[in-house]
Amino acid sequence: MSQPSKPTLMLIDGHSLAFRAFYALPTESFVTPEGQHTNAIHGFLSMMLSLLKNEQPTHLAVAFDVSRFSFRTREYPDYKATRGETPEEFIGQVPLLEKALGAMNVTTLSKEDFEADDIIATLATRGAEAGYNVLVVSGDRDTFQLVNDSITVLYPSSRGVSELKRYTPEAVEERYGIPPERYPDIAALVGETSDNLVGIDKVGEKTAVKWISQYGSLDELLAHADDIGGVVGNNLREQRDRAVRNRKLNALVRDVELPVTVQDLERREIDTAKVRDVFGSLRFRTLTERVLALAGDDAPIAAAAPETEVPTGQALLDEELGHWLEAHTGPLALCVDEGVAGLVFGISDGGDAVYVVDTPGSDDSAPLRAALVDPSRTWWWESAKASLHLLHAAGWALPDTVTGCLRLATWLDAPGRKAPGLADLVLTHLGEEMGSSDSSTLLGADDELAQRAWWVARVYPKVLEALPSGQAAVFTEIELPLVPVLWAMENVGIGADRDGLDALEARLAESAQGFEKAAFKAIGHEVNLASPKQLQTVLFDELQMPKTRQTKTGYSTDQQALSDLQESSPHPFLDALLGHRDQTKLRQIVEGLRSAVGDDGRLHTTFDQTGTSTGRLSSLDPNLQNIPVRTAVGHEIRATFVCQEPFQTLLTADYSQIEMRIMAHFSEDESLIDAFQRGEDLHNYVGAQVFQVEPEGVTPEMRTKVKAMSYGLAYGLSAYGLAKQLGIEPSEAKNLMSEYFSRFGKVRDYLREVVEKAREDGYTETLFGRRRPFPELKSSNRVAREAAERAALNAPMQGTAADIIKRAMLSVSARLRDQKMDSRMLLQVHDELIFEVATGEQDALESLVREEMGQAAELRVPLEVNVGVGANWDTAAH
DNA sequence: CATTTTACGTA
DNA sequence: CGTACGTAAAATGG
Repeated sequence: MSQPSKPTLMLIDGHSLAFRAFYALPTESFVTPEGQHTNAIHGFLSMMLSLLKNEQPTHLAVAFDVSRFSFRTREYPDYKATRGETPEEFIGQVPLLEKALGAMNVTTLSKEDFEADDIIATLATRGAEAGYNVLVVSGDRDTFQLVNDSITVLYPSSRGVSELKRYTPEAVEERYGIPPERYPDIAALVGETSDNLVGIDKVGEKTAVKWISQYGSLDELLAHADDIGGVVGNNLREQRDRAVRNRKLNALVRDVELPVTVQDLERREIDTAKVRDVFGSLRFRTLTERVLALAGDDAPIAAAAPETEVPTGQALLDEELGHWLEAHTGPLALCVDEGVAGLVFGISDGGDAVYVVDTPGSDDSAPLRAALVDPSRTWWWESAKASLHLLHAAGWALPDTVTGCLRLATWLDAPGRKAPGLADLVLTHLGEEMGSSDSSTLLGADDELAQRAWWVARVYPKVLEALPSGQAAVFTEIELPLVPVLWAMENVGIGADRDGLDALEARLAESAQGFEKAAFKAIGHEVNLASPKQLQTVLFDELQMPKTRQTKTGYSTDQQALSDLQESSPHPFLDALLGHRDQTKLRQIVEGLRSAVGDDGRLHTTFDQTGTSTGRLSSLDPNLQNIPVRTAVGHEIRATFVCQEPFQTLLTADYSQIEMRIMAHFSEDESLIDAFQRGEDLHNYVGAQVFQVEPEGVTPEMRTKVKAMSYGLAYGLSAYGLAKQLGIEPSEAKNLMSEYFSRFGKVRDYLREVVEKAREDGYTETLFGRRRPFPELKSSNRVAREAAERAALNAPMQGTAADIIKRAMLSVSARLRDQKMDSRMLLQVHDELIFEVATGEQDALESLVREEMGQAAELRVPLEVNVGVGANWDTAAH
């Protein structure tokens, strides 16, 4: 990086950024042997080091608040009064951070009676006057008022502390529609909840910006307050004091007396001995290396990894590309993205890295097209299924198999955690810093994709190595082969009856409106029936109904609560509200589906293969795994999922009681196994056992009870929960449970063992080796621990069921291909598969599906499959 | 503007 | 005080 012509002064708000870092990083991963938490320190320093590297400031200071009290709290005691207690784990990190900064010889500043932002405002102003480029790094939006041609604010985005948004005057203007110096006027009108500054009622950002743009400033606006009509105008006149107070408080002080000048802040030599000492006691290894590297001290603190140079990506086309590919026959990492003209590929073997820009209509990338479908090659995709969609859309031929996918491997390594970014993987698996590109620059420069592939090529083997053998088998035998199958399902979609959806929506909207009218009439005024807060006012203030279950923000207005209210204090409003809820929900579902229908008249969901912690798929955009079914309207909705020409019909196939069967298998309970082997009605059989009657003597009530119990078992149901669900006394529920377990004792033993083993191992495992970690089983927090126990009890059953249907999908799809059938698989709904049947293939498909689903796993009990056929999803169900 | 909460649909 | 999800709207705010 070249020496900037002007010196750069960087001013960091220590408290606000440490706090953001605290929430961005898990506390439990950063703790010294003495029990001192260090996540905020680590996050702050890591961010600061990146900033020093990227921005190359010549002058630097970090400002801290002395306490939560300042001249502002003296003037307005309620200032920031709503802030909660500082979290226990955060306490103590700030002094240590100051110590670490001291070791790095970074100036830290604080001043009694002022906030860090005032110090920053003062230094920024002086710096700008003295001709510095000033960079203010703060998580407080009030600093936006400082922005001008010399002062830029770097503000953390929601993505954590590693990405900062650059607020120049243009950026502020673009975001807020006003110049930076007017930002505090807006904030004064709107208010700032986190500072406990209440704004003008009914005035949000939109209104505030409109006013300030029109009148030029808050003062002018207040001078013309009489010109503003309506409720907001009244509010402004009545509450002008609030705005004046807010404006006074949010103005940053630019002339705080400080013991230093801007010149004094010139960066100083790092005290490497002190850094080793302080950072060592905080157990920061990679951070120490980074700081020492910054100081030019390359004496290794441990066996430091050899310096690896990130290759400069080369653009390749035609013969050059062909030669490169011929010279690189080993596994290649591949990143795909949409460029301005067409697809862009980054390719690397971990040594060198190249990129390819595919121009539609040109043959330049032909060697890559050929290599991608070459079965002898191994490709490590960053995200395989998404890439297949991009390739297909660009008219590329797709490979038959997927040979590697970083996204999937990462998920198996830690299902349940949200997908880490590539930079996080590089940090955890390679211990290296990827160096995030500045988010304000145009991202996606083509050579960056080559470098990205280089990182993928280096990190991918490490992620695979970390997978235990059972997980590796799940990866290669289930998840990877499933990628093209899911891709095809998404690509094909399912037929939608547009007219049917339109008609349904119109009907539901009308009916919802009817209920709304009735609800308004019942209370004599209008409310937003979708607002729990407004409903609370109506129900508990106006109608004086008895209070329901408490929620975090008040009292519950959910269906259960409303039904209870209906019992205790019947009111026409309640009936109308419940009806409105029901119809609105359904209307929304239908509306969502309607707008998702593609130009081809079909609905294309996306199956998220990495969306669950148990191994299930999830479905999104639209979610086709939660289409209603239990009600009459539900059936009508399902009837709009149709078979389309030239196909003959839809076919659905589902597993019956698959989780109970898996429980029978795992527990080896003879009675339960016997029940399934006899093939009789499960709940009837269990009912006869539990109530000690003949199977014919099982009444519907008995059946309901044992059914609820059986299903609940797999979820860790308690006697209390069972009682509540069945509306019986807890004592009766307890008796029912003990009677149940006396007949199916091994089930109870198994459920206990699962949790116990998970506590010892730290994870659960499915029949096919899929793992799910459960660190919370050792938590000292009882609520968290017991929740983990229930989840751990359920995970092997739900996960094995997921494995089984995934295996069935693989073998069904392989046979459809091998037998050259035209029928196709469309959807998976956890225990159900939906197919579109080609003319003349119905019988063949049915027996094929029955066979493959039935033998997808060898259990101690048979896997029973139900099949139905019909023109739409409703009639095809059984 | 982005995240969280509430409510509710499915297996 | 029953698991696993996704979506919509309102509420809320490191």
